[in-house]
Amino acid sequence: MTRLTEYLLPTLKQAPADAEAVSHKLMVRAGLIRQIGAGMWTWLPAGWRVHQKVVEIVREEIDAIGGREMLMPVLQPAEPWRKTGRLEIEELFKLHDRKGSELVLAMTHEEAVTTHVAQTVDSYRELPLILYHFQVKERDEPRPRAGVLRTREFVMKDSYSFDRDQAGMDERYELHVGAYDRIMRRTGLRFYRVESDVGMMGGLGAHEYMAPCAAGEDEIVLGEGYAANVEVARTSPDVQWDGDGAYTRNGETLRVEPAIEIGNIFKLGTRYSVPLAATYVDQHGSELPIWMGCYGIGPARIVAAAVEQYADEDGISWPVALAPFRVHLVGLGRAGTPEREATEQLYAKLVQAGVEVLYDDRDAGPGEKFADADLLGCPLRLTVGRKSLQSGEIEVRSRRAREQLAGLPLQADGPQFARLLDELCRDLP
RNA sequence: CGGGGAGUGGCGCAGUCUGGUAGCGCACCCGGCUGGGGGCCGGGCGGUCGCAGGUUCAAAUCCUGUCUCCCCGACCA
Repeated sequence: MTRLTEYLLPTLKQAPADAEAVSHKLMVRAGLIRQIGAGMWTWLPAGWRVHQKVVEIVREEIDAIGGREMLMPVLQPAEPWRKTGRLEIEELFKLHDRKGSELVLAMTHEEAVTTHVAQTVDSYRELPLILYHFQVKERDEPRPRAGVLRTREFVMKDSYSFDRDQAGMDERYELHVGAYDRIMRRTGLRFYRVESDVGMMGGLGAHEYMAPCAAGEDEIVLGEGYAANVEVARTSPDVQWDGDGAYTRNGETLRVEPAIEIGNIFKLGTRYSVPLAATYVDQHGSELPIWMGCYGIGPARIVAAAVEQYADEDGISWPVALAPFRVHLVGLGRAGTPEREATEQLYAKLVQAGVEVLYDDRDAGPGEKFADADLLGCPLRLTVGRKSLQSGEIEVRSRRAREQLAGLPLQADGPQFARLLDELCRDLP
Protein backbone atom coordinates (compact mmCIF):
# COMPACT_ATOMS: atom_id res chain seq x y z
CA MET A 1 0.00 0.00 0.00
CA THR A 2 2.08 2.92 1.22
CA ARG A 3 5.53 3.22 2.76
CA LEU A 4 6.21 6.47 4.55
CA THR A 5 9.67 6.79 2.99
CA GLU A 6 8.04 6.84 -0.44
CA TYR A 7 5.21 9.19 0.51
CA LEU A 8 4.74 12.91 1.00
CA LEU A 9 3.48 13.43 4.53
CA PRO A 10 5.10 16.63 5.81
CA THR A 11 4.16 16.59 9.50
CA LEU A 12 4.99 19.54 11.74
CA LYS A 13 5.65 19.82 15.44
CA GLN A 14 4.32 23.33 15.56
CA ALA A 15 1.08 24.58 14.11
CA PRO A 16 1.13 27.54 11.71
CA ALA A 17 1.41 30.65 13.89
CA ASP A 18 -1.76 32.28 12.63
CA ALA A 19 -4.00 29.21 12.72
CA GLU A 20 -6.85 29.37 15.17
CA ALA A 21 -9.26 26.52 14.44
CA VAL A 22 -8.36 23.01 15.60
CA SER A 23 -8.96 21.53 12.16
CA HIS A 24 -6.80 24.20 10.55
CA LYS A 25 -3.89 23.52 12.89
CA LEU A 26 -4.12 19.75 12.84
CA MET A 27 -4.74 19.26 9.14
CA VAL A 28 -1.65 21.31 8.38
CA ARG A 29 0.40 19.66 11.13
CA ALA A 30 -0.61 16.17 10.01
CA GLY A 31 0.51 16.89 6.46
CA LEU A 32 -2.96 16.72 4.92
CA ILE A 33 -3.26 20.19 3.42
CA ARG A 34 -1.12 23.20 2.52
CA GLN A 35 -2.12 26.73 1.72
CA ILE A 36 -1.17 28.60 -1.43
CA GLY A 37 -3.22 31.79 -0.93
CA ALA A 38 -6.12 33.17 1.08
CA GLY A 39 -8.89 30.60 0.83
CA MET A 40 -6.87 28.49 -1.60
CA TRP A 41 -5.72 25.10 -0.40
CA THR A 42 -3.92 22.11 -1.80
CA TRP A 43 -4.85 18.64 -0.63
CA LEU A 44 -1.70 16.61 -0.11
CA PRO A 45 -1.81 12.85 -0.75
CA ALA A 46 -3.03 11.71 2.69
CA GLY A 47 -5.55 14.54 2.91
CA TRP A 48 -6.90 13.78 -0.53
CA ARG A 49 -7.43 10.16 0.46
CA VAL A 50 -9.72 11.34 3.28
CA HIS A 51 -11.53 13.74 0.97
CA GLN A 52 -12.10 10.94 -1.54
CA LYS A 53 -13.41 8.62 1.17
CA VAL A 54 -16.17 11.15 1.73
CA VAL A 55 -16.72 11.51 -2.00
CA GLU A 56 -17.15 7.77 -2.40
CA ILE A 57 -19.72 7.55 0.39
CA VAL A 58 -21.67 10.41 -1.14
CA ARG A 59 -21.48 8.88 -4.62
CA GLU A 60 -22.81 5.53 -3.42
CA GLU A 61 -25.77 7.07 -1.64
CA ILE A 62 -26.74 9.48 -4.42
CA ASP A 63 -26.45 6.70 -6.98
CA ALA A 64 -28.69 4.62 -4.73
CA ILE A 65 -31.58 7.12 -5.03
CA GLY A 66 -31.23 7.21 -8.81
CA GLY A 67 -28.80 10.09 -9.21
CA ARG A 68 -26.91 10.20 -12.51
CA GLU A 69 -23.35 11.44 -12.24
CA MET A 70 -22.08 13.86 -14.87
CA LEU A 71 -19.65 16.80 -15.06
CA MET A 72 -20.32 20.44 -15.88
CA PRO A 73 -17.70 23.14 -16.42
CA VAL A 74 -16.67 25.77 -13.90
CA LEU A 75 -15.98 28.32 -16.61
CA GLN A 76 -19.29 29.41 -18.07
CA PRO A 77 -20.87 32.08 -20.24
CA ALA A 78 -22.44 34.90 -18.23
CA GLU A 79 -25.70 34.93 -20.16
CA PRO A 80 -27.69 32.30 -18.23
CA TRP A 81 -26.63 34.03 -15.02
CA ARG A 82 -28.00 37.26 -16.34
CA LYS A 83 -31.29 35.52 -17.07
CA THR A 84 -31.64 34.18 -13.55
CA GLY A 85 -30.57 37.48 -12.04
CA ARG A 86 -27.56 35.97 -10.33
CA LEU A 87 -24.95 37.87 -12.34
CA GLU A 88 -25.29 40.61 -9.72
CA ILE A 89 -24.04 38.44 -6.87
CA GLU A 90 -20.86 39.90 -5.43
CA GLU A 91 -19.36 36.52 -4.59
CA LEU A 92 -19.55 35.50 -8.25
CA PHE A 93 -16.21 35.70 -10.05
CA LYS A 94 -16.63 37.44 -13.39
CA LEU A 95 -14.07 37.61 -16.17
CA HIS A 96 -13.63 38.21 -19.88
CA ASP A 97 -11.89 36.10 -22.47
CA ARG A 98 -9.51 37.53 -25.12
CA LYS A 99 -12.43 38.31 -27.39
CA GLY A 100 -14.09 40.27 -24.63
CA SER A 101 -16.87 37.76 -24.02
CA GLU A 102 -18.32 37.83 -20.51
CA LEU A 103 -17.65 34.72 -18.50
CA VAL A 104 -18.16 33.62 -14.91
CA LEU A 105 -16.64 31.02 -12.62
CA ALA A 106 -19.56 29.04 -11.31
CA MET A 107 -20.36 29.18 -7.60
CA THR A 108 -23.03 26.49 -8.06
CA HIS A 109 -24.46 24.86 -11.18
CA GLU A 110 -28.18 25.63 -11.34
CA GLU A 111 -27.75 27.73 -14.47
CA ALA A 112 -25.73 25.08 -16.31
CA VAL A 113 -27.81 22.07 -15.40
CA THR A 114 -31.09 23.85 -16.04
CA THR A 115 -29.85 25.04 -19.44
CA HIS A 116 -29.06 21.46 -20.40
CA VAL A 117 -32.32 20.10 -19.15
CA ALA A 118 -34.11 22.84 -21.07
CA GLN A 119 -32.23 21.75 -24.20
CA THR A 120 -32.73 18.04 -23.80
CA VAL A 121 -35.88 17.25 -21.87
CA ASP A 122 -39.15 17.70 -23.74
CA SER A 123 -41.72 15.26 -22.43
CA TYR A 124 -43.23 14.24 -19.10
CA ARG A 125 -41.98 10.75 -19.98
CA GLU A 126 -38.41 11.92 -19.31
CA LEU A 127 -39.19 13.07 -15.77
CA PRO A 128 -38.35 12.74 -12.95
CA LEU A 129 -34.57 13.04 -13.15
CA ILE A 130 -31.75 13.48 -10.65
CA LEU A 131 -28.46 14.76 -12.05
CA TYR A 132 -25.33 15.41 -10.02
CA HIS A 133 -21.62 15.99 -10.13
CA PHE A 134 -18.61 16.62 -7.96
CA GLN A 135 -17.11 19.85 -9.17
CA VAL A 136 -15.06 22.77 -8.00
CA LYS A 137 -17.00 25.85 -6.92
CA GLU A 138 -15.50 29.34 -7.00
CA ARG A 139 -16.65 32.04 -4.63
CA ASP A 140 -15.16 35.45 -4.04
CA GLU A 141 -15.56 35.20 -0.29
CA PRO A 142 -15.09 38.45 1.61
CA ARG A 143 -13.27 36.56 4.32
CA PRO A 144 -11.92 33.05 3.85
CA ARG A 145 -11.02 31.50 7.19
CA ALA A 146 -10.09 28.49 9.32
CA GLY A 147 -8.24 26.29 6.86
CA VAL A 148 -10.61 24.41 4.58
CA LEU A 149 -13.70 25.45 6.53
CA ARG A 150 -14.33 28.51 4.39
CA THR A 151 -12.41 28.75 1.14
CA ARG A 152 -12.75 30.51 -2.17
CA GLU A 153 -12.44 27.30 -4.14
CA PHE A 154 -13.80 23.96 -3.01
CA VAL A 155 -15.27 20.74 -4.33
CA MET A 156 -19.00 20.31 -3.87
CA LYS A 157 -21.33 17.49 -4.65
CA ASP A 158 -24.36 19.22 -6.06
CA SER A 159 -27.38 17.33 -7.27
CA TYR A 160 -30.45 18.71 -8.97
CA SER A 161 -33.86 17.12 -9.25
CA PHE A 162 -36.35 17.70 -12.05
CA ASP A 163 -40.01 16.86 -11.69
CA ARG A 164 -43.35 17.33 -13.38
CA ASP A 165 -44.98 19.00 -10.41
CA GLN A 166 -44.64 20.05 -6.81
CA ALA A 167 -45.58 16.64 -5.45
CA GLY A 168 -42.82 15.09 -7.52
CA MET A 169 -40.34 17.65 -6.28
CA ASP A 170 -41.35 16.85 -2.70
CA GLU A 171 -40.71 13.16 -3.41
CA ARG A 172 -37.24 13.82 -4.81
CA TYR A 173 -36.58 16.04 -1.82
CA GLU A 174 -37.54 13.26 0.58
CA LEU A 175 -35.27 10.85 -1.28
CA HIS A 176 -32.43 13.28 -0.68
CA VAL A 177 -33.31 13.59 2.99
CA GLY A 178 -32.94 9.83 3.25
CA ALA A 179 -29.68 9.78 1.28
CA TYR A 180 -28.21 12.65 3.26
CA ASP A 181 -29.15 11.07 6.56
CA ARG A 182 -27.39 7.86 5.46
CA ILE A 183 -24.35 9.76 4.20
CA MET A 184 -23.91 11.68 7.42
CA ARG A 185 -24.44 8.57 9.52
CA ARG A 186 -21.85 6.69 7.49
CA THR A 187 -19.22 9.40 7.91
CA GLY A 188 -19.31 8.86 11.66
CA LEU A 189 -19.94 12.53 12.38
CA ARG A 190 -22.22 13.92 15.04
CA PHE A 191 -24.75 15.88 13.02
CA TYR A 192 -28.20 17.41 13.05
CA ARG A 193 -30.64 18.03 10.27
CA VAL A 194 -32.14 21.42 10.97
CA GLU A 195 -34.84 23.43 9.33
CA SER A 196 -33.33 26.41 7.61
CA ASP A 197 -34.40 29.64 6.24
CA VAL A 198 -35.34 29.69 2.59
CA GLY A 199 -33.45 32.97 2.37
CA MET A 200 -33.20 35.14 -0.70
CA MET A 201 -33.60 32.15 -3.00
CA GLY A 202 -37.29 32.39 -2.18
CA GLY A 203 -37.66 28.62 -2.28
CA LEU A 204 -40.29 26.40 -0.80
CA GLY A 205 -38.43 24.67 2.00
CA ALA A 206 -34.92 23.82 3.05
CA HIS A 207 -32.88 21.88 5.54
CA GLU A 208 -29.29 22.17 6.56
CA TYR A 209 -27.08 19.40 7.85
CA MET A 210 -25.02 20.77 10.68
CA ALA A 211 -22.02 19.25 12.44
CA PRO A 212 -21.57 20.70 15.91
CA CYS A 213 -18.03 21.81 16.69
CA ALA A 214 -16.18 24.70 18.27
CA ALA A 215 -15.01 26.23 14.99
CA GLY A 216 -18.54 26.34 13.60
CA GLU A 217 -19.64 29.59 12.01
CA ASP A 218 -23.33 29.01 12.55
CA GLU A 219 -25.41 28.37 15.62
CA ILE A 220 -28.06 25.73 16.01
CA VAL A 221 -30.80 25.52 18.62
CA LEU A 222 -31.37 22.05 20.02
CA GLY A 223 -33.95 20.42 22.28
CA GLU A 224 -35.78 17.14 22.76
CA GLY A 225 -36.84 16.27 19.21
CA TYR A 226 -36.08 19.78 18.01
CA ALA A 227 -33.24 21.15 15.91
CA ALA A 228 -33.20 24.38 13.93
CA ASN A 229 -30.82 27.09 12.97
CA VAL A 230 -31.11 30.29 14.96
CA GLU A 231 -32.88 32.24 12.22
CA VAL A 232 -35.66 29.66 12.09
CA ALA A 233 -35.86 29.29 15.87
CA ARG A 234 -36.29 33.01 16.31
CA THR A 235 -39.23 33.17 13.94
CA SER A 236 -40.83 29.92 15.03
CA PRO A 237 -44.19 30.38 16.86
CA ASP A 238 -43.51 27.57 19.36
CA VAL A 239 -40.07 28.86 20.39
CA GLN A 240 -39.61 31.73 22.82
CA TRP A 241 -36.49 33.76 22.45
CA ASP A 242 -35.67 36.29 25.13
CA GLY A 243 -33.72 38.42 22.67
CA ASP A 244 -30.51 37.46 24.35
CA GLY A 245 -29.04 33.95 24.32
CA ALA A 246 -31.87 31.92 25.82
CA TYR A 247 -34.48 29.89 23.95
CA THR A 248 -37.36 27.84 25.40
CA ARG A 249 -39.89 25.57 23.75
CA ASN A 250 -42.87 23.96 25.54
CA GLY A 251 -41.20 24.84 28.80
CA GLU A 252 -37.93 23.19 27.79
CA THR A 253 -34.77 25.26 27.78
CA LEU A 254 -33.04 24.77 24.42
CA ARG A 255 -29.28 24.55 23.96
CA VAL A 256 -27.39 26.64 21.45
CA GLU A 257 -24.31 25.10 19.85
CA PRO A 258 -21.86 26.33 17.22
CA ALA A 259 -21.86 24.13 14.14
CA ILE A 260 -20.50 23.81 10.61
CA GLU A 261 -22.90 23.55 7.73
CA ILE A 262 -21.86 20.39 5.90
CA GLY A 263 -24.81 20.03 3.56
CA ASN A 264 -28.01 21.69 2.51
CA ILE A 265 -31.07 20.68 0.57
CA PHE A 266 -33.44 23.05 -1.05
CA LYS A 267 -36.79 23.03 -2.81
CA LEU A 268 -36.34 25.43 -5.71
CA GLY A 269 -39.71 25.14 -7.36
CA THR A 270 -39.61 26.91 -10.71
CA ARG A 271 -37.11 29.57 -9.65
CA TYR A 272 -34.64 28.52 -12.37
CA SER A 273 -36.78 26.62 -14.83
CA VAL A 274 -38.92 29.66 -15.64
CA PRO A 275 -36.14 32.16 -16.52
CA LEU A 276 -34.19 29.46 -18.38
CA ALA A 277 -37.27 28.04 -20.11
CA ALA A 278 -36.91 24.50 -18.81
CA THR A 279 -40.33 23.15 -19.65
CA TYR A 280 -41.90 19.87 -20.62
CA VAL A 281 -45.10 18.84 -22.34
CA ASP A 282 -47.55 16.87 -20.19
CA GLN A 283 -49.93 14.09 -21.23
CA HIS A 284 -52.53 16.64 -22.29
CA GLY A 285 -50.17 18.52 -24.54
CA SER A 286 -49.67 21.51 -22.23
CA GLU A 287 -46.24 23.06 -21.78
CA LEU A 288 -45.35 23.38 -18.08
CA PRO A 289 -42.31 24.50 -16.10
CA ILE A 290 -40.17 21.78 -14.51
CA TRP A 291 -40.10 21.65 -10.70
CA MET A 292 -36.61 21.58 -9.28
CA GLY A 293 -34.67 20.92 -6.12
CA CYS A 294 -30.98 21.36 -5.39
CA TYR A 295 -28.85 19.52 -2.89
CA GLY A 296 -25.28 20.32 -1.84
CA ILE A 297 -22.60 18.62 0.22
CA GLY A 298 -19.09 19.91 0.91
CA PRO A 299 -16.71 16.97 1.41
CA ALA A 300 -13.97 19.28 2.69
CA ARG A 301 -16.21 20.52 5.47
CA ILE A 302 -17.09 16.98 6.43
CA VAL A 303 -13.38 16.22 6.68
CA ALA A 304 -12.72 19.33 8.77
CA ALA A 305 -15.74 18.66 10.98
CA ALA A 306 -14.49 15.13 11.65
CA VAL A 307 -11.15 16.55 12.72
CA GLU A 308 -12.84 19.13 14.95
CA GLN A 309 -15.17 16.66 16.62
CA TYR A 310 -12.69 13.92 17.43
CA ALA A 311 -9.30 15.55 17.91
CA ASP A 312 -7.47 15.31 21.20
CA GLU A 313 -4.26 16.87 22.48
CA ASP A 314 -2.13 14.48 20.42
CA GLY A 315 -3.83 14.95 17.11
CA ILE A 316 -6.57 13.67 14.85
CA SER A 317 -8.70 10.61 15.53
CA TRP A 318 -10.57 9.66 12.39
CA PRO A 319 -13.85 7.82 12.23
CA VAL A 320 -13.03 4.48 10.57
CA ALA A 321 -14.98 5.41 7.43
CA LEU A 322 -12.87 8.52 6.75
CA ALA A 323 -9.38 7.52 7.88
CA PRO A 324 -6.68 7.93 5.24
CA PHE A 325 -5.50 4.45 6.20
CA ARG A 326 -7.10 1.93 8.51
CA VAL A 327 -3.80 0.75 9.87
CA HIS A 328 -0.68 2.69 10.78
CA LEU A 329 2.14 0.17 10.99
CA VAL A 330 5.11 1.22 13.08
CA GLY A 331 8.33 -0.69 12.62
CA LEU A 332 10.84 -0.18 15.39
CA GLY A 333 14.52 -0.78 15.00
CA ARG A 334 16.74 0.15 12.13
CA ALA A 335 16.85 -1.47 8.74
CA GLY A 336 18.57 -4.81 8.98
CA THR A 337 17.48 -5.68 12.52
CA PRO A 338 15.36 -8.81 13.06
CA GLU A 339 12.39 -6.74 14.30
CA ARG A 340 12.50 -4.64 11.18
CA GLU A 341 12.69 -7.74 9.05
CA ALA A 342 9.57 -9.06 10.78
CA THR A 343 7.80 -5.74 10.12
CA GLU A 344 8.66 -5.93 6.45
CA GLN A 345 7.17 -9.40 6.23
CA LEU A 346 4.04 -8.29 8.04
CA TYR A 347 3.70 -5.30 5.72
CA ALA A 348 3.96 -7.54 2.67
CA LYS A 349 1.20 -9.77 4.02
CA LEU A 350 -1.07 -6.84 4.76
CA VAL A 351 -0.56 -5.33 1.33
CA GLN A 352 -1.26 -8.64 -0.34
CA ALA A 353 -4.45 -9.03 1.69
CA GLY A 354 -5.64 -5.60 0.55
CA VAL A 355 -5.43 -3.92 3.95
CA GLU A 356 -5.20 -0.12 3.77
CA VAL A 357 -1.94 0.32 5.61
CA LEU A 358 0.57 3.10 6.03
CA TYR A 359 3.94 1.66 6.97
CA ASP A 360 6.33 3.92 8.87
CA ASP A 361 9.57 2.46 7.54
CA ARG A 362 11.62 5.53 8.37
CA ASP A 363 14.89 5.20 10.18
CA ALA A 364 13.59 7.39 12.99
CA GLY A 365 13.24 7.02 16.73
CA PRO A 366 10.17 5.41 18.30
CA GLY A 367 8.96 8.62 19.89
CA GLU A 368 8.83 10.40 16.59
CA LYS A 369 6.99 7.53 14.93
CA PHE A 370 4.40 7.23 17.69
CA ALA A 371 3.87 10.98 17.76
CA ASP A 372 3.29 11.09 14.00
CA ALA A 373 0.91 8.14 14.21
CA ASP A 374 -1.13 9.92 16.88
CA LEU A 375 -1.09 13.11 14.84
CA LEU A 376 -2.31 11.48 11.63
CA GLY A 377 -4.97 9.58 13.55
CA CYS A 378 -5.50 6.27 11.76
CA PRO A 379 -7.88 4.09 13.82
CA LEU A 380 -5.47 1.23 14.48
CA ARG A 381 -1.76 1.33 15.19
CA LEU A 382 0.25 -1.85 14.88
CA THR A 383 3.70 -1.92 16.41
CA VAL A 384 6.40 -4.47 15.81
CA GLY A 385 9.55 -4.31 17.91
CA ARG A 386 11.81 -6.58 19.91
CA LYS A 387 8.99 -7.31 22.32
CA SER A 388 6.92 -8.65 19.44
CA LEU A 389 9.65 -11.07 18.46
CA GLN A 390 9.79 -12.40 22.00
CA SER A 391 6.04 -12.68 22.51
CA GLY A 392 5.12 -13.55 18.94
CA GLU A 393 2.48 -10.84 19.06
CA ILE A 394 1.94 -7.58 17.23
CA GLU A 395 0.84 -4.77 19.49
CA VAL A 396 -2.47 -3.18 18.57
CA ARG A 397 -3.59 0.20 19.80
CA SER A 398 -6.84 2.04 19.27
CA ARG A 399 -6.30 5.69 18.44
CA ARG A 400 -9.73 6.79 19.62
CA ALA A 401 -9.75 4.82 22.88
CA ARG A 402 -6.02 5.46 23.38
CA GLU A 403 -5.57 1.99 24.76
CA GLN A 404 -3.85 -1.23 23.97
CA LEU A 405 -6.06 -3.94 22.46
CA ALA A 406 -5.39 -7.68 22.39
CA GLY A 407 -2.30 -8.44 20.32
CA LEU A 408 -2.36 -10.21 16.96
CA PRO A 409 -0.29 -13.32 16.22
CA LEU A 410 2.78 -12.36 14.23
CA GLN A 411 2.61 -15.60 12.30
CA ALA A 412 -0.91 -15.20 10.94
CA ASP A 413 -1.26 -15.04 7.16
CA GLY A 414 -2.58 -12.16 5.06
CA PRO A 415 -6.23 -13.22 4.83
CA GLN A 416 -6.29 -13.89 8.56
CA PHE A 417 -4.95 -10.40 9.24
CA ALA A 418 -7.50 -8.88 6.92
CA ARG A 419 -10.32 -10.66 8.75
CA LEU A 420 -9.00 -9.85 12.24
CA LEU A 421 -8.47 -6.19 11.37
CA ASP A 422 -11.94 -5.97 9.84
CA GLU A 423 -13.40 -7.32 13.05
CA LEU A 424 -11.42 -4.85 15.11
CA CYS A 425 -12.55 -1.94 12.96
CA ARG A 426 -16.16 -3.01 13.24
CA ASP A 427 -15.95 -2.50 17.00
CA LEU A 428 -14.33 0.91 16.72
CA PRO A 429 -16.29 4.16 16.78
C1' C B 1 -16.44 46.30 3.84
C1' G B 2 -15.14 48.09 9.38
C1' G B 3 -11.53 47.05 13.33
C1' G B 4 -6.86 44.74 14.92
C1' G B 5 -2.19 42.21 13.83
C1' A B 6 1.89 40.17 10.86
C1' G B 7 5.55 39.58 6.54
C1' U B 8 13.47 38.07 8.56
C1' G B 9 16.40 30.33 5.77
C1' G B 10 11.40 24.78 5.16
C1' C B 11 8.62 25.80 10.31
C1' G B 12 8.43 28.82 14.94
C1' C B 13 10.78 33.31 16.44
C1' A B 14 14.53 37.43 18.18
C1' G B 15 16.76 41.73 16.11
C1' U B 16 13.41 47.32 14.15
C1' C B 17 12.05 51.83 19.25
C1' U B 18 18.03 53.86 19.52
C1' G B 19 20.77 52.76 11.39
C1' G B 20 26.90 50.05 11.42
C1' U B 21 26.66 44.84 6.98
C1' A B 22 21.67 39.06 10.15
C1' G B 23 20.93 35.51 14.89
C1' C B 24 18.33 31.43 17.95
C1' G B 25 15.36 26.72 18.34
C1' C B 26 13.45 22.94 15.30
C1' A B 27 13.93 20.74 10.52
C1' C B 28 17.65 19.42 6.66
C1' C B 29 22.88 17.29 5.10
C1' C B 30 27.57 14.49 6.92
C1' G B 31 29.87 11.42 10.94
C1' G B 32 29.23 8.84 15.52
C1' C B 33 26.32 7.10 19.74
C1' U B 34 21.25 5.70 21.01
C1' G B 35 16.81 2.67 19.96
C1' G B 36 9.36 1.47 23.17
C1' G B 37 6.88 8.34 23.29
C1' G B 38 9.57 13.95 19.12
C1' G B 39 17.10 11.09 22.50
C1' C B 40 22.59 12.77 22.57
C1' C B 41 27.55 14.65 20.69
C1' G B 42 30.42 16.90 16.79
C1' G B 43 30.63 19.18 11.98
C1' G B 44 27.92 21.58 7.88
C1' C B 45 24.34 23.75 4.04
C1' G B 46 20.72 27.38 3.59
C1' G B 47 18.31 34.12 4.08
C1' U B 48 18.55 40.08 -2.32
C1' C B 49 15.01 40.65 5.83
C1' G B 50 7.39 40.69 0.95
C1' C B 51 8.11 44.28 -3.27
C1' A B 52 9.30 49.29 -5.30
C1' G B 53 11.17 53.98 -4.53
C1' G B 54 13.47 57.55 -1.20
C1' U B 55 16.83 59.55 2.98
C1' U B 56 21.99 58.36 4.50
C1' C B 57 28.94 57.33 4.11
C1' A B 58 25.85 53.15 5.64
C1' A B 59 18.93 50.59 5.87
C1' A B 60 15.93 44.34 8.28
C1' U B 61 15.96 49.01 11.21
C1' C B 62 14.04 55.74 9.15
C1' C B 63 10.29 57.88 5.20
C1' U B 64 6.64 57.11 1.04
C1' G B 65 3.96 53.84 -1.84
C1' U B 66 2.40 49.00 -2.84
C1' C B 67 1.44 43.66 -2.44
C1' U B 68 0.33 39.58 0.61
C1' C B 69 -1.38 36.81 4.84
C1' C B 70 -3.95 36.10 9.62
C1' C B 71 -7.62 37.22 13.55
C1' C B 72 -12.51 39.64 15.24
C1' G B 73 -17.01 41.58 13.16
C1' A B 74 -20.44 42.32 8.94
C1' C B 75 -21.56 39.13 4.70
C1' C B 76 -22.30 33.99 3.19
C1' A B 77 -27.89 32.24 -3.15
